[in-house]
Amino acid sequence: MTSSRLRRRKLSEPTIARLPVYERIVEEWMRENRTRIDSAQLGELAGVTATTVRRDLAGLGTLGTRGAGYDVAVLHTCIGEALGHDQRCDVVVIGLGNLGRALVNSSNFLTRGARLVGLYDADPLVVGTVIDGHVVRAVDEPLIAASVAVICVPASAAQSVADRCVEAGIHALLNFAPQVLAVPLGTAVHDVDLSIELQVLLYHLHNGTGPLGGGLLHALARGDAPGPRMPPMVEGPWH
Amino acid sequence: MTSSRLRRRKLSEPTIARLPVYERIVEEWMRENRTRIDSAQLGELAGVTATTVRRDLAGLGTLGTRGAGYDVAVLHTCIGEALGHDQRCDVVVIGLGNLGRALVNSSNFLTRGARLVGLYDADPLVVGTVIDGHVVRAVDEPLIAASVAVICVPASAAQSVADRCVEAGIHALLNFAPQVLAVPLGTAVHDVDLSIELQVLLYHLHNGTGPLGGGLLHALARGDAPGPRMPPMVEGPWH
DNA sequence: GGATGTGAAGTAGTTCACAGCC
DNA sequence: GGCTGTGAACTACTTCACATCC
Repeated sequence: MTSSRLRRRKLSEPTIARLPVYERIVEEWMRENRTRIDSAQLGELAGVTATTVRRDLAGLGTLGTRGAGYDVAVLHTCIGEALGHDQRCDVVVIGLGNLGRALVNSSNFLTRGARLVGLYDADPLVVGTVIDGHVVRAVDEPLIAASVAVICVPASAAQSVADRCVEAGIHALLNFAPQVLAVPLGTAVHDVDLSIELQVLLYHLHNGTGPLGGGLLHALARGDAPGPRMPPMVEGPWH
Repeated sequence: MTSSRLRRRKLSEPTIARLPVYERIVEEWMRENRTRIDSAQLGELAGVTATTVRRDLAGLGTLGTRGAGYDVAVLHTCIGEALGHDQRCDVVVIGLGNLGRALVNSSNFLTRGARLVGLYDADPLVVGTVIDGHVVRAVDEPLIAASVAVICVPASAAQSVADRCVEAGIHALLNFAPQVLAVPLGTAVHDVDLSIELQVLLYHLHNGTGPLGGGLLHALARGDAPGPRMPPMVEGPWH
């Protein structure tokens, strides 16, 4: 049901990172059977300005109705298409410690286009167990074909796991290990460091700057879209 | 040992998000007993250009030596000071499912200034157990005084937990629940959505754009901002 | 009337290029 | 010679302001 009003402009990186946020909000509204939403409402919920919402969505095509906002179902469809949810993408998760399990069990992670096709771990006690309907294989078994590997092993094991992924033809790695990975050209590594999020929050706490200081702010993970225009600093309660 | 060469300029959001990355690399070099590093090496390891590294570090003061790069120990000290690691910050973690446990057990999360002072969970089977040396308390017990709360509960419980944090005087929340939180002015919410990282990777896979398509890329986040941006953050080591 | 979509302006961040110092 | 630190140029993103359309 690709609408003719669809446009496939190149989207900016910050926009791409916000689309999943809009998507989640839109899905929530669909569950509540609301049918329309406007840019001000969406922006409020996503922690960005209404203008930013409109610009982001305009990049996907002419989705709204002037004077009446956006149809929630249309938004859902178009955001999903933009993010490639209509195409499925096979994912393996390597390392089933707490973080790996958290991701596999999360209702938000391996969904929307991503499909779990394999689990791997080094621990003999974990290998052979079933998690989320998948038998955990030994990490030294050949890796199944997949588009993306999610690496949740300890830093010390991360490089060898990455090497094995590359050998197996997996050229997109989502790396949760706090370890720099060396990979050949043509392989993409996307590093995720959860501790950074806390560090950034601490920086602002100690300096009384940034997202704190004034308002209800939902700074975005990644990249962190500076939310609604930074309000003038107000002395903060944290200190 | 605050050097006189220290400057305390206001740092940009992307810079702040990159400092923890530099810090981790510098710590690795210290463990290997290397004493000097230059901006090209640091940039290579962090996935940013040498110029960006120099600009980021120049924001902290005049730390380098022309012609000879940076002293690893100086860098470690100054980055730590900039991030406020010399001041300690009390943190509670609420919700000890897999994600909460992963964070508490991580050698990278609750370190460098952040100090764990309390654990809370709703599950009677978990309450009373000891994790990382801390007894897990019931989530309906009064919250201990802290500066930051890390929320790792299911989305459905997130809002009520946030309310309790605010009541308890905790005004900085790191929210891992995929749920928009309403909080009063003066409270900062920093949302972290792990699924976004995968979504962004999928977008680039399907579109052949961005960090893929050509090279060894360590996109930054945060965003990434913007890092990420990441452009803002689209890449950081486990970010 | 009311909210979208967008040119224009403004702001923030990165990269270039080189002066300055070791 | 080599590498830092930084003005200047450039690029990217956001915000303003308003024409446009329902």
